[in-house]
Amino acid sequence: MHSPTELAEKFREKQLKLTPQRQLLFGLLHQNDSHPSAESLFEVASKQMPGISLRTVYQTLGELAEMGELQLVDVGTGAKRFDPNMTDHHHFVCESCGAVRDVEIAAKPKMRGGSGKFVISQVGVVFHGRCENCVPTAKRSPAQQAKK
Amino acid sequence: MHSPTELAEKFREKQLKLTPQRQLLFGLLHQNDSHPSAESLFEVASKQMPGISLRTVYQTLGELAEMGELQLVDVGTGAKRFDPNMTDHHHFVCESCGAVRDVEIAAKPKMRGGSGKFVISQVGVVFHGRCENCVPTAKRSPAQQAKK
DNA sequence: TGTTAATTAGCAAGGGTTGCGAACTAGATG
DNA sequence: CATCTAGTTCGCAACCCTTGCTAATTAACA
Ligand SMILES: [Mn+2]
Ligand SMILES: [Mn+2]
Ligand SMILES: [Zn+2]
Ligand SMILES: [Zn+2]
Repeated sequence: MHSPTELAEKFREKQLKLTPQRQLLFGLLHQNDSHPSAESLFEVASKQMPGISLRTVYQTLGELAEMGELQLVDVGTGAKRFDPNMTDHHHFVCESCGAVRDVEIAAKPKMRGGSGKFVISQVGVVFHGRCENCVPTAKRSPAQQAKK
Repeated sequence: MHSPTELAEKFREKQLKLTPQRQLLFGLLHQNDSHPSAESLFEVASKQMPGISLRTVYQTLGELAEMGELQLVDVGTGAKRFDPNMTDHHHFVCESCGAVRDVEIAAKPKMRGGSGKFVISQVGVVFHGRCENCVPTAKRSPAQQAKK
């Protein structure tokens, strides 16, 4: 995702208004690698701007996604996650606390057995497991980070 | 998934009743590689057993999944898909018609960069694209198979 | 400062799934 | 075959996540 300033630029060009809500969300998403859900973003946003609506969060996230500024990641834990990291990477999901981490890929997976029958436009790889805070040996209670 | 007969056996052992609904579903799922959703299975089942409830379909699918007889596949298209194929394989999703196909894996993906911090219990790979019925060159309308 | 198109926020509604409970039944027992 | 009962089914309400709709609000610009 581009920086808040660059996003502001882009929005203006498309005659989209630079509202306080959008500016706040731009800031919250910038370099955010926590893969927040709309709901969790909403909670954080609400602290800085009480009264902001969940609807607006969804709306803004949707716009940014459409503009190719962030990707929607569905890791199968209910709510979709939003990821400003548009580089080619995959995800690890802690099945205990729900945390989502980036997994860099060494080499692009190659299609095998498809023999040219399909047209692949996107490959999503999701690793499910337990993060370091949640491996059984670690007794501490799972950090319920970014769960909802 | 085991054969309907073997499943009947397993169910009896666990003092689970061998109801007509379950028998029907065992049969419909056996060697079914269409990755049906609960809803689509329900539709097919309803033809052979009018009156069967969607609730029962969900229930039975849940039981089979718990018994390790089938896996739930979430390909991010809304409803979860159910897959009696328990071998290690991945999935291709046609973004036009929603069809889900198996993709055999030549080699298991290796974790890299994780450096032993995580414990991986499952890896899901989903290829999104267009199936042979839906590639742009093919003018025929997308077969809306197994969509819902 | 006024105008207006874009945006917001709230609420209803939608799709998918699960909890609950009353009615029903497979299977065991005599 | 009649009885019994734990397990099952089914319908409905409720749940979560997300989107449609719309009246009220506001950023942007003349
Ligand atoms: Mn990511
Ligand atoms: Mn499969
Ligand atoms: Zn964790
Ligand atoms: Zn297709």
